[in-house]
Amino acid sequence: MQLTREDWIKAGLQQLADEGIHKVRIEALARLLKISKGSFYHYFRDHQELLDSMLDYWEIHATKLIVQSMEQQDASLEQLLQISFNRDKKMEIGIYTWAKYDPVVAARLVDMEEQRISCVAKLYQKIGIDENESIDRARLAYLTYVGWMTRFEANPNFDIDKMVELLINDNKCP
Amino acid sequence: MQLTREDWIKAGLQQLADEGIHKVRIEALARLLKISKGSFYHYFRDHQELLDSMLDYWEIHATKLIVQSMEQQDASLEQLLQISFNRDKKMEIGIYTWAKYDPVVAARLVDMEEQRISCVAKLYQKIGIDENESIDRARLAYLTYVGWMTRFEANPNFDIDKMVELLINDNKCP
DNA sequence: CGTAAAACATACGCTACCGTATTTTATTGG
DNA sequence: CCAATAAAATACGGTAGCGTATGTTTTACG
Repeated sequence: MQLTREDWIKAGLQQLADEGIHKVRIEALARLLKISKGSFYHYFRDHQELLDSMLDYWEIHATKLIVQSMEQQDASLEQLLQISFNRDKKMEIGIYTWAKYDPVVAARLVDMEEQRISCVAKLYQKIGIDENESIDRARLAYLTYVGWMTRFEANPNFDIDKMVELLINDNKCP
Repeated sequence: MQLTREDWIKAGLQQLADEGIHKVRIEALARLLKISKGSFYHYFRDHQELLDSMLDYWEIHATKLIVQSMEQQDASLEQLLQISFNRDKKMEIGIYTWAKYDPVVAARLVDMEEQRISCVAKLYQKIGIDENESIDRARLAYLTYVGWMTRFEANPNFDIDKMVELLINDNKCP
């Protein structure tokens, strides 16, 4: 059964999630796919083109999902935060770590994160926070999410439910 | 003027801060220090021993400073958060990114971060939060700090003063 | 001063990866 | 079935880094 271009991209993303961007190497992927690297150059001009394609692929499959789930009217802030805190962690932190080494990736992440932040801000507004404050609170929630992604594997003491609770309830004064 | 072991360690940490752990290479550092790599093996058994020494060095110089500044009685929560959000960012995020690739580094970071978190928790208690909640709030503040370290360079929209304000004032109900 | 040790330089073999060139094997449409 | 094209394999030269072995220069000090 023949390989496809997408197989290489998926293998690259898997390797990114498992081992980090520096181990996304043509010959290593070829070994994983049990194929020779000659095949790779049939689908991609060079290593960089694979990396570009990986980012394109992830951008479509990751961000669109979040935005779509937002557009369903019944989404609550708690639901969205719970979704964010629970999906695709390894892949996602792989991308964020990658961005630390590649300014192009970093710049594209900025666009995506601003989208996500404004989604969360809208939900804060739904529960009665005014617009300016909602954006600040959304940024706070987002940074907490990024920090959690960075550390939760190494340190199991971070309880995501507690964090979500604090992020949602802090504004409510009895 | 002869090199010292510490010169190599400092060069390694500088390279970590500037370019990431994957560019902390013996021959690259030798070029930066304008010396041959023969010298390196006079001070270190191998590459790993340099990495170990770098982490030791940073552990002493970074965490001790925070804990000491805490032990001065006049430290306020706001001061500590401001200090945390402002010092040695490049070096620090270099270490955190390194930890993503090295479980030993990750484990040692856990010890350090738990120390820092309990420092912050104590300060939350000082302003009247009860013990359990203070720890959760400290964890939230800490994760926000890590997220901010990860993203502030790529995205300038994260305003540290706003974040600190939210982290301190959210518990106060009028 | 002279010599031993420390510090540094040079040269080597090895591995892993890149990208190219070339050849071989599969697949598919006429 | 059989070209023609796609896909995959193989072989090559080049770079960068590791660690070792060995040679040279400084430095310290008796």
